[in-house]
Amino acid sequence: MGVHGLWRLLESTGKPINPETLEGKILAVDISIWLNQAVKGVRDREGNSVQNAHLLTLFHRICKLLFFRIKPVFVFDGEAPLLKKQTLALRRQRKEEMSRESKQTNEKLLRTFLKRQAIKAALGDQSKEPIPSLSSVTRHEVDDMYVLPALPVAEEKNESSSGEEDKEWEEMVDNYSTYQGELYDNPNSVDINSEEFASLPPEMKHEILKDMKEFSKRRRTMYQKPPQNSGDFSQYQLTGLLQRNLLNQRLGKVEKEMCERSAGSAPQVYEQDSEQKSHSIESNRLVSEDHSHYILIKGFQGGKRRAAGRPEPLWRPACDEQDNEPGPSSEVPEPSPPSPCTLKAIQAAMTDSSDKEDDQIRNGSGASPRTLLAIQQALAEEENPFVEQAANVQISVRHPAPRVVLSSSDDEPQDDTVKSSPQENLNLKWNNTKLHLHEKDSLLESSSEEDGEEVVVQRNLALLPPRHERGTKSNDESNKAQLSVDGRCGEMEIRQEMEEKVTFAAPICEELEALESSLQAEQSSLRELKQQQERMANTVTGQMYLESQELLQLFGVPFLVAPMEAEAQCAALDRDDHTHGTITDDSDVWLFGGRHVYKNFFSQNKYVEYFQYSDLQNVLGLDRAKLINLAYLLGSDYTEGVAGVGYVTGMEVLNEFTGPGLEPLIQFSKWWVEAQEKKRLVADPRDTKVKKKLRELKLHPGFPNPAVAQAYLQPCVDQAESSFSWGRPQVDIRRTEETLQPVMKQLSTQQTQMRIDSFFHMAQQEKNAIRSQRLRRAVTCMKRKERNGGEDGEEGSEEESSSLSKSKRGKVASKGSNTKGATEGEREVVGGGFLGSEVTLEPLKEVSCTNQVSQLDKGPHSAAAPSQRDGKDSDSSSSDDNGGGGREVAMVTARSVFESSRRGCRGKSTRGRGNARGRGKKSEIKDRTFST
DNA sequence: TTGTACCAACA
DNA sequence: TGTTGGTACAG
Repeated sequence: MGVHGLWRLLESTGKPINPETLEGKILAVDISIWLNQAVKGVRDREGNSVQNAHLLTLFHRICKLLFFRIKPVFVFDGEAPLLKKQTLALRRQRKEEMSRESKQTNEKLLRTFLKRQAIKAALGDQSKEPIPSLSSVTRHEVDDMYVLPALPVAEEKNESSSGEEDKEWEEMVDNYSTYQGELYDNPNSVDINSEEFASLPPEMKHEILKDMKEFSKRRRTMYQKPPQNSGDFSQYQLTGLLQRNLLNQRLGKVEKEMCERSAGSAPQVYEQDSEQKSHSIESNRLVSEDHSHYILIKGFQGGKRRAAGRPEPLWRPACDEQDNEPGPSSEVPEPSPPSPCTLKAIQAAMTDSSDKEDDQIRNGSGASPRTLLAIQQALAEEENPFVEQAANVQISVRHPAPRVVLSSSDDEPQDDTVKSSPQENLNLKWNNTKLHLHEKDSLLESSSEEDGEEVVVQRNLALLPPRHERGTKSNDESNKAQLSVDGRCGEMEIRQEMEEKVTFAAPICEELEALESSLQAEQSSLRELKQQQERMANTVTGQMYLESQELLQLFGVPFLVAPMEAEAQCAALDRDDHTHGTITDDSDVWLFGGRHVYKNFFSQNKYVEYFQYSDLQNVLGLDRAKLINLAYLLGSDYTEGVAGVGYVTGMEVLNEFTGPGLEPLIQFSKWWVEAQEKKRLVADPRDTKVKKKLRELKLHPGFPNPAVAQAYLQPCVDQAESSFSWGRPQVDIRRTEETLQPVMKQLSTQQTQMRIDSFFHMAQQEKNAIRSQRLRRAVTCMKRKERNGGEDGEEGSEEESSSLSKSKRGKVASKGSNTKGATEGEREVVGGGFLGSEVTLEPLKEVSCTNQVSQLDKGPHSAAAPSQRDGKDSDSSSSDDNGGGGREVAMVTARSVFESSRRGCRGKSTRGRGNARGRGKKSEIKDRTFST
């Protein structure tokens, strides 16, 4: 994530570059963030996780890098530093607190509202109230008093609108009945894409989709005999699965819609001490809404597809969660797949998921059996709504029992049982389903029978054993489980039938209220658990790391695993001259001491931007200490930041309070504490405008925590001395030729043409201008103060030190030099980079001088970069020190190869700056001097 | 899911 | 003018 808003501050120092100019450069690439994004973020067009997304992403990016003949070094994250964990945990906690508070507020509001409505109803003016929204009223025969009114609308509209809604409602019920009829006659006759269907309330859509799914399942066994031929059978299976997958996706959308609606309209929790009136309203509402029982069940189902992308072995057997269809169900994969597996995975990843499915259907047995199985497995998993749900829930679904039974988990299942009565005007499908939920302490297995008669799912995701273990267990244990469940259900059926009559005859308020609260509690705890599990499940596993590393090996791309933060490692490599820079979008790299950063390299709608540390100093007067101090103010992975401070105010603080290292922040904190004390008396008239504003901020006690600076200045990095080497891709994968071909062609070109047009200054004047007045002022003042050699510069320039030992330092200085050793005031040349001091943070003595030094500094990448052919180096020429003439140069990119054509440029491209970066911009022609 | 960009509201 | 929170969107 980096420092909040730091890139915006730095944007004026960035130079858009043509990626072709990166040819031959050794660039570190932080891969970890992609892996996380690939797992958590990559979705297909329908919003589903994409399996092997990490390999897919990696593949494309490697190709892009190689196309431009960059020599990438991939850096994997190691363990997260404690400080980062703490900060992230704190942030998460805050977020949760915030949402809890807001939820509580909403509940209070709602309770108050309900009380008011109840009072109004009691006073007899209920008729004037608007009728509640459709989703909250499902029966007309209930007394007005039981109808939950909608949020207030203009009084005059009430009467007419309630009449209209009645009509609307009836229409929808009619629609639904029509659909029901059609569905029973011909499951395929219902057009779920029709406007008519879209106009139905989500609850109905949900039911219809569920029905259709049910039919789709049954069709195979009841109406259509499975083909005997194995190839045909695969097709047959896939067709069914795809269809259900589609329905599942639609269901998911409708569920989301319902969730959104219910979040706005339905009461969530009612505390035990609620007044009787609100109880009765809530209770009545439960009665009035005979959907309520299934809504609770839906709560469990909600987001069932979310976990589809959780880490799994690459390929797994289609055993336990299959729809008990015939197949090689006993196959158990090796825990760590050998290279061929990775190859297959890559191959699968190369194929667009939707194409993949289509192709395989078309080609029958065209795909490898394992691929087929993997797809089937993935689809089948989605297929079963209960597989991915929260832990400790046992669900038994039986057909065609005549009612829905729900029991909470607290005590004996029977005790909290409530029955729904079969709905008389709506003959709904779920009345043919019997559901039974209760908690189970040790659940290990899931099994399902899909002959239309019975589904039993038991699962404890929290204690989920590895899949292959589960696979073997299912075979011998799942029958037992069903039997025991059946026995229990049988007894309960009788008892519950008895209870049903009693339950409905007796006053229901209390029972419903108790049920509601216990279910509510259970639901929320389950939801929490589920979310936690999903979070856990969606982390990048070691398996994925290995797969990614294997892929890199296939491409002949070197990689290393950082002891901790990859960004810190990348920065260290840069400083040590092992690399020419870092490809990253994470601004933390600056705080770790990065020198050369290429941003947006993998972004499709942006130009690659090149930033260098010397420019941050020259243009903005920012050195590493100031950057770190900005992190304290703006917030980063290591520190929360100060609320109300953005990058402009942050710079103002740094201008207001000067000194080396943390001194400015210490001064700021001191001043602030005093200012708070004085504040009550009288504001200091001598305070600057800025200070007046700063008084109003809120600093955490202990600000600034020195551990933060420590973490940035002395990150745990690997200083091992090793040179990288790059091989030729040995990727022999079908269906990758299209992508790989241009890469291979590019790579096989022997000599690269020197490019005089390598560097671009596209509308730099416009871009480099600091537009904010306040920021301009702060920067100017700050730089002036520093040029005057003022109060804060006791150490010499780090550049000076680095220039002393330019030739050797790369290897020699870094050898054995450990970041730990640095102490305040000690000048340690860590890694031999030209940032000499890791701890002492000194101001710029002379801007132009240091700039020059830093250019010289990045000379030959001698031993550390053995394959650096020509010493071509952007650093000197890409600086702003040269006023060379310009000429029009076409911007050549590999856009067509690596960037999806279906994605248009976003709005930005039509705006000023985006336009300015378009093709055919001025480039600066530089005389290149080659240090070799 | 998360980060980023944009917009509107607010100070 | 800057910050913030909401929203939309893309990787």
